[in-house]
Amino acid sequence: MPRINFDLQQLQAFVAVADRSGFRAAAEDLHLSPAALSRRVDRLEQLLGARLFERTTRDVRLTRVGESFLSRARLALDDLEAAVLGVHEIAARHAGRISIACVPTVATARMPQLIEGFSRRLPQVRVRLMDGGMDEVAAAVRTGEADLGLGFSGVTDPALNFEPLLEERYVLAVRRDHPLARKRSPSLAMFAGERWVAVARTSGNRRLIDAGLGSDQRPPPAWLEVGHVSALLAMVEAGLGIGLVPELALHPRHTTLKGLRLTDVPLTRRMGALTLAGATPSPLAQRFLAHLRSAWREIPQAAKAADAASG
DNA sequence: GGGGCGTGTGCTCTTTATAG
DNA sequence: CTATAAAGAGCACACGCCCC
Repeated sequence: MPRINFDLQQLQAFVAVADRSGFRAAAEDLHLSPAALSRRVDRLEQLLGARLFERTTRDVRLTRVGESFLSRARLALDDLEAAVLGVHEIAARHAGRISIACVPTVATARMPQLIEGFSRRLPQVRVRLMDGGMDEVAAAVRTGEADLGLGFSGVTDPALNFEPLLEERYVLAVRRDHPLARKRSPSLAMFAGERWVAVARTSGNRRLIDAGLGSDQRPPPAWLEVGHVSALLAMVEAGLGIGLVPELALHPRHTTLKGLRLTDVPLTRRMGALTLAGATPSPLAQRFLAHLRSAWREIPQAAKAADAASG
């Protein structure tokens, strides 16, 4: 086995370049000259015997090797930082760091309040939020890059535990000025002739919709396909059509859009927490989970209240 | 083709580690 | 403590790429 003899600075240099996608910006962060940084990364690459970045003068991107090394490097740095913070009385002051991966819907609709509440109790804790598709969330938890994941059920990875916390309806996003927006019991049939917008087939949301609905319950083919729910909502807002979205994605008090619960499309998804199977979550992750459980217990009531107010 | 921006490298000075 | 070697950093500049 080759003797591994690289140092922390090289690791930090590598992570900084990856984060900033370039040497110049990373060098500024590290208070180094670009030349010095270039040499550090170079030395690291020599020690590893592999190129970590493909670089031209315009473009710096991770190689495959670099990509897999990045998550390990982060872990190592985080571990070390945690150890150092530990010396500085982690337990006493609840200092530390938590990384949470979550799907974009949750990131925008719920994370601000969740983090606010969590941080009020543990102000010393630094939080890193990674939002991405369901696959990315699962991967982040699996590799340990995230202490905890928030997403929906349906991931069949034996390495992951899924704790369901909340059942969420899919609703039809329409503009408030849509002629049918005030119907008492809206159904899919009423909207059959509309222009439909959908998220791409690769999206976890889309897979859930396609798998969860029978052929007679499925909305008509979409004329417009977008990558993410946020884009779908923007399209609906612009009057380009209507589409199914998870209820969380649509704030009950949204000024221009409204979510209609279709009586004949009883589609739901289960939101919950992803953790690594067979491993005890870090103390901070456990605190966040506890916070999550109590915060999300209130959401069904809130949704009902919103229904009563708008219905 | 020239200017701007960014990475790579040769050279040199400084700092750090090691042996005596 | 001193002499020496090795490593690290910065300057200046070469080179490549993009945009006008």
